[in-house]
Amino acid sequence: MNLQDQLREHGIQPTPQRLAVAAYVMHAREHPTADGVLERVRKQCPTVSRATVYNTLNLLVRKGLIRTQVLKEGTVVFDPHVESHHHFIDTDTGSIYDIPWHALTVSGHATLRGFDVQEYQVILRGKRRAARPRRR
Amino acid sequence: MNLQDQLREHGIQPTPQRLAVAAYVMHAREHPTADGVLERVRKQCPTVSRATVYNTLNLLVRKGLIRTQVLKEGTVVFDPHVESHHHFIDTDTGSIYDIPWHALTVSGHATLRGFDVQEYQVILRGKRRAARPRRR
DNA sequence: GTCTTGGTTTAGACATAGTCTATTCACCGT
DNA sequence: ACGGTGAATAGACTATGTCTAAACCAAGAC
Ligand SMILES: [Mn+2]
Ligand SMILES: [Mn+2]
Ligand SMILES: [Zn+2]
Ligand SMILES: [Zn+2]
Repeated sequence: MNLQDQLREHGIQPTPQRLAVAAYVMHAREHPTADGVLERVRKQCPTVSRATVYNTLNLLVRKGLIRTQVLKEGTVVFDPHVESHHHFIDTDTGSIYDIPWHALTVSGHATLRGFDVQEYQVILRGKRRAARPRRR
Repeated sequence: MNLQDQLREHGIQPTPQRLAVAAYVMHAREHPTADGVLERVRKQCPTVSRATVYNTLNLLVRKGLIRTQVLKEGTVVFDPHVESHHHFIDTDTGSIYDIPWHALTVSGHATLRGFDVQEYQVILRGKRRAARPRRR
């Protein structure tokens, strides 16, 4: 299915600006900030305003197509991966990596007295290790 | 040991303003923001400036007496609990609760390929359940 | 007692993230 | 063409945080 139909299915009128924002943020792997999205989208659509980018991102969040994550100081980041998963943050570069849900197991959260846990995730910090080159 | 000596031990000249900030933030349970600390400290020391509060909080962090946590949108919060622990965030009120390290166990983090994990914590979200009244 | 000096405090300028408002614009149905 | 609806835009506005330059203060030297 193309992006235009995907937006319509979620009750969003597809406009050129919204398509440009959605095309980028829904496939971004880098957990961009709103101003990061603005910067990137302006390369395709140089007249787009900051307000439109913020409006569109908030709309995509309300409609469940993307979600926000609180992972960086001072700003929220956007994540097209809406299912539960964990995050690793490189303390040198600030880069954020997705960790699949099933890579980690958390035990004990169901028995916390006085807390009705609705969701959780593990935030890991450290340094990205150079991937060992694969022998071919 | 009193607070004045504790600051001196960490190489911090104890001034009235610094003592007022430290006295509050080092015993705060609510994970206050910088402006929350300012508001509270001004009740004791009404002439203290915003710059001094920010300077002092950053100094206490550099010296390892408190730490920052990225748990709230748009602002960092301060935490006198410097050892590893987890956090529960009430999605209704925004209140942040400490969860002791040993209340939860995370497995799998040691075997993540390509990631050198130096620290981690679990962030849980949900609703605080009314504590069942204790029979006396 | 006055002078000097280094560290501290202060007000305000500045930068960035984010929201809101009023105006303009684009697409429609008539 | 005209009118109405929703979207886009520029810019004002708020909040968090940093930075700078000036005022302040406590000690020590004379
Ligand atoms: Mn969907
Ligand atoms: Mn210590
Ligand atoms: Zn993610
Ligand atoms: Zn804490």
